[in-house]
Amino acid sequence: MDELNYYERVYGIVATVPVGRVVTYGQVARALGVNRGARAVGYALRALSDADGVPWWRVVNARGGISPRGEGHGAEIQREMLEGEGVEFGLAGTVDLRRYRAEIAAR
DNA sequence: GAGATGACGGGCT
DNA sequence: AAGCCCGCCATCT
Repeated sequence: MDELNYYERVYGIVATVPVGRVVTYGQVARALGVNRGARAVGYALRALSDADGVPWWRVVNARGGISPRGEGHGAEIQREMLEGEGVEFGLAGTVDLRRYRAEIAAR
């Protein structure tokens, strides 16, 4: 049950991200109290289901870019979703974190 | 229970 | 500036 609890914790954080804003994996990890757990956050999102209602597409890496995944075109979909919310991507395929990064509270 | 994996991050070459 | 390597964390095999 603890494992499911961890996922739930990550989802809870991601759910607080407003529309048109993004957060980094490391940021979410910090909110959980795990300063170096960015990787684990990515793992949690990997197991996320489409029907969970969690805005996973608002989570990007420290550079403001979308991390490539093994299978599926989720990365492309993520970009489309963000652009649909008004988030603009630079030429490098990254967003300006100074402008779109949302501040999240610890859980 | 031990070793390998990965939607990351930071540091070094 | 770009790329490579090592370290962290929770989960999977």
